[in-house]
Amino acid sequence: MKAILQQLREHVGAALHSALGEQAAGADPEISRAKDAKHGDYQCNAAMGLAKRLGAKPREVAQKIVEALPAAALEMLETPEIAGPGFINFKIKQVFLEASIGAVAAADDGHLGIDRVAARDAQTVVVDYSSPNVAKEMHVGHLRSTIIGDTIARVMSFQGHRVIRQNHLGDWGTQFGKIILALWHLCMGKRQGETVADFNRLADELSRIAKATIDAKRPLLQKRRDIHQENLASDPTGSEFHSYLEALQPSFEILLPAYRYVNALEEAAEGTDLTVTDAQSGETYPLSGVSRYVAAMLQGKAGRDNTQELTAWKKAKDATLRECNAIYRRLGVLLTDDDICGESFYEPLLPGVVEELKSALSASDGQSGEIRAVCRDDKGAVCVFLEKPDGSPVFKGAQGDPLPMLIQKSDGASLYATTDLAATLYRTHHATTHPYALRTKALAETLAKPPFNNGLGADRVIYFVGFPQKLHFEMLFATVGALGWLRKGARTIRMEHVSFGSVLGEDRKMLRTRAGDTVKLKDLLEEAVQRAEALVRASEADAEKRRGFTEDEIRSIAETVGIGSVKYADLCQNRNTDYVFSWDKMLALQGNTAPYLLYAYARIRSIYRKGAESISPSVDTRVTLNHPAERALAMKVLQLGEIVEVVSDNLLPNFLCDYLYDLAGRFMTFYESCPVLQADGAAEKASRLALCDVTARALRIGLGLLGISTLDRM
RNA sequence: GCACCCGUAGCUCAGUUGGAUAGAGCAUCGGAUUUCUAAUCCGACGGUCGCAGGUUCGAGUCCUGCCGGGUGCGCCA
Repeated sequence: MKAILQQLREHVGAALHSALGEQAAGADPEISRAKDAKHGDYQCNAAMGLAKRLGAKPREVAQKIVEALPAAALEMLETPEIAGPGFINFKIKQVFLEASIGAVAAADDGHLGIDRVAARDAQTVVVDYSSPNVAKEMHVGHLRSTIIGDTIARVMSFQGHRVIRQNHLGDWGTQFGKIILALWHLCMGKRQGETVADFNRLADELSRIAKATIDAKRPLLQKRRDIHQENLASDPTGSEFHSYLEALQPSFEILLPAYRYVNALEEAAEGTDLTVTDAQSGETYPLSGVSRYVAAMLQGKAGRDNTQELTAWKKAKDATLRECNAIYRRLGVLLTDDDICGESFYEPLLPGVVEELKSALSASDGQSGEIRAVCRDDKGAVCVFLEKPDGSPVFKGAQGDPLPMLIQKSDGASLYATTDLAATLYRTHHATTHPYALRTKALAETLAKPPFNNGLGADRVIYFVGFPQKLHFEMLFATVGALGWLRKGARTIRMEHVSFGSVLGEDRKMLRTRAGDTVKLKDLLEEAVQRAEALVRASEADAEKRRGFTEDEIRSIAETVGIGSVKYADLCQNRNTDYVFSWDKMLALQGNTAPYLLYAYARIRSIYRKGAESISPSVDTRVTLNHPAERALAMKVLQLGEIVEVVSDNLLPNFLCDYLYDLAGRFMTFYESCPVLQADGAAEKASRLALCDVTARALRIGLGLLGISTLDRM
């Protein structure tokens, strides 16, 4: 069924054309929902602007538009009113609303009668979100990306687009040296009798002395260095490490303390002259830079066999995925291992990407578009400089100097910009719909083979990454734009960085634990569920409120309310602003919260339970809307599709939340003033039950798009 | 220094193709329960939309300058 808004757009569009001729051709009919109910349901604001263009009086133009409305429009509308400077106010006819909501009630399609996009309009949308890092626990910083991204993925799937989720796992980079080293220390520590707790303690101790004078911290560092050297010598071929890894079932419990230890050790060793010597290669490197050396080995840059490093890397990655998946499951997000496409995935493409940029962005080359990109070496690093048509830099550094995007370090290592370029290539390229004229043959060949298989062919790529990375994405998009990668026939591939503010504590600073650490997502979710459980138990302890839930029910309600509250609190706020985290606000039963919406849903379900015996299975879906509360509710239910469309365009889930809050509010008003089970006669009862049913479906679908499940009782 | 984001009621926030009298929740005050979940509903109070200009028939929204807060600015991601 076509949305009312869309029908009005078409009718008024036709009227514009027939009333004002070619002069109004292509003019936007400017239809919107009326903000104030006394102006009707929808309004057209096009007359004022057109009058200006045509040199006519706005109210007269409005009158012409109204007179030219096609017959079909008059079937759905009361006589339109012209108001103020030239607004046209539309009120939907009651019979039309009744027929529409009746059709929705009858259409048990799980989609509330909302059309999917036509096959030719269906897009391939790559949604890049969550992106945790290996060997790091997910914290509140990952929350927004994960749930906003998940919501948008759900919204676009609902519309009928082909959504490809991508979890750009941070699994390749300098920090991997540290992770591998951490595992190695764990292995070697066993022999010294060093436990996980010891590493934790050492990490604390080392961070404490990190800023002390070199002399003051030397004894401990020297001791750790000697142990390190001794361990290296005792397992020169790494065979002991190898068997340790083979048997290892890695977990964060052991990995994180050791990782902290490596971090703290290298930081504390910074500025000292302590070194270790590799027993096998004979190479000597600073104690503060062992991990860099290990990272180079992992990436195969040390010219040595790196299977051992790869094994360690794989183990750390597996442990991380187990941890993340547990959180994803609890959070109810769609991400699975199938969506993992981390940095390491793009590794085979990286050399080719650098080559491609070097040759495609040579200074003499013609590029289309406003901004041109120039790729050249600078201080040994491969850089892309973005320039305006007049040759001035688009991005400037602190001294006003041109700021490049680095795609290769002077030591030959690639950076995250390189990975992002490769990812863009993979995501947008397609063998038939969007083949690139790549200059680098090897790159084209690699891209054509598994696992890349010529790419995903995206029409739209959306990155859910925090605001601080804005500059990076501007550079990335400018670069791929200049390369011509985004031109797809007559269209341009839409690349969007969906950024969001930080999660703040009640002190308006970045949310931290009392000890000053970042808040782990795992702990946050657990606390939310516990608080929700306390609320349920408190209400169960009250004789008047008691519903007699079993223990299982209490836990299940707490889980849904707790997790739903955390997600909703985040989603209902405009993502551009920082948001102040407040347990009391998100778990409140009044206001724009998950519990309020869930409560509205539970009330509807309760009516069904109470009235179950009298509800006939032969669906009588004739709906009458005689009471203002019934009309207001029905109108809102019919507008879900319009909101979904808005959200898929502006990528602001709070619009959907506002819709649901308004919908639930209208239901509450209806509930107070319109008895359902004690309605006046069988027809009215059936009509109100149908209205309850479509409301419940709208709530369930809407909350479902936010990744929040509903409860029949609470 | 430059760039980007934010500044709306006492507090937390909506307000996105520029549209009519700027909206919620909390807090404060006053009402509603013989009825389907009162964890609710109805009402009152509360605003120089940071400041100053400009564009426009019309500006919280667009432009310019300023003030205040945040973030970022070459080999980390």
